Amino acid sequence: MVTNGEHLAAKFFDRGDVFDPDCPTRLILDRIGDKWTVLALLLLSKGPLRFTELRDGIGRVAPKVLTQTLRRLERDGLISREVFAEVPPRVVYTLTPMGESLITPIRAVSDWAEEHVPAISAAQNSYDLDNA
Amino acid sequence: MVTNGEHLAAKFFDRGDVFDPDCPTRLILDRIGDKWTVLALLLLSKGPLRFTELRDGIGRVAPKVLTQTLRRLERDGLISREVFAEVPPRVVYTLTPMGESLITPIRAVSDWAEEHVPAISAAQNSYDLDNA
DNA sequence: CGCCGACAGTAACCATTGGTAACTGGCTAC
DNA sequence: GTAGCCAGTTACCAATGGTTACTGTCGGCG
Repeated sequence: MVTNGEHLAAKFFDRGDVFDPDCPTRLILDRIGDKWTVLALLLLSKGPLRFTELRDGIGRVAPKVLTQTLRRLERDGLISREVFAEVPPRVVYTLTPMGESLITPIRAVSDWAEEHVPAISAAQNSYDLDNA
Repeated sequence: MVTNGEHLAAKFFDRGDVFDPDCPTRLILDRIGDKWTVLALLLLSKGPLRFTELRDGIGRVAPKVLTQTLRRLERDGLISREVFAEVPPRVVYTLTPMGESLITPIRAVSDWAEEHVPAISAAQNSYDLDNA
């Protein structure tokens, strides 16, 4: 009988351990799911960019938050950060090969999202009507 | 010359508007990126589940938070919620066709995450060493 | 008869995080 | 000499996520 999580996970997915609460995969999924991470990576997928280019390309992101996002991505080895000792300062962000390998999956998700905007809006409207 | 976000977006991506800050696509991406959403959807991809089955399958998720997640998914039309007037109560969650269409993209992402756990851990360690 | 437990959640509360507005520092162009 | 550029940082606040405890209904057990 399947009554607990371990059984469920074992039954349905033995190819990985996303469903183990102590698995680091969760942390990575969280990172990828981050609000700005996906946007930043997609922007960088076409070539290196500077801080302000990313900032403007994303739009309405506070510099502090963008810095956090980029630092995390750098720490995870998905982007590299190159500082030029010039004035005004220049910092260029580039996807690493690992970062590039993530582009295909996340583009699939973002494409899906774009495609389904109307359907989801419709679903939300009818849900809100029913629960008025 | 490409110096601002509008130009960047126009140059690189004319197939969508993820890069328009006012685009609803962002909201959807946020939803998909939610910590528990992906786990819940992947669990449901193998068949309908009850509340506690989801709860146990995910592990360490507070009921309140799971409820929020499931309500949002229901509102977005990705899952359906069926209540049986029994005692003890029974509530079954099922993927809608639209929900099913999201499985392939998010599985791609979660597969990527599982594959790259070691590489990312390594990157983090060396980053932390360099910035000790 | 009275109590316990199962299920699917709420309610009240607290901690962490995300986000905003304002400021830094070095240099250069006006 | 002062205003502005870039790439941030600091101090602060609101919102969100998370934890613990509780609810309601009924069947089964003692």
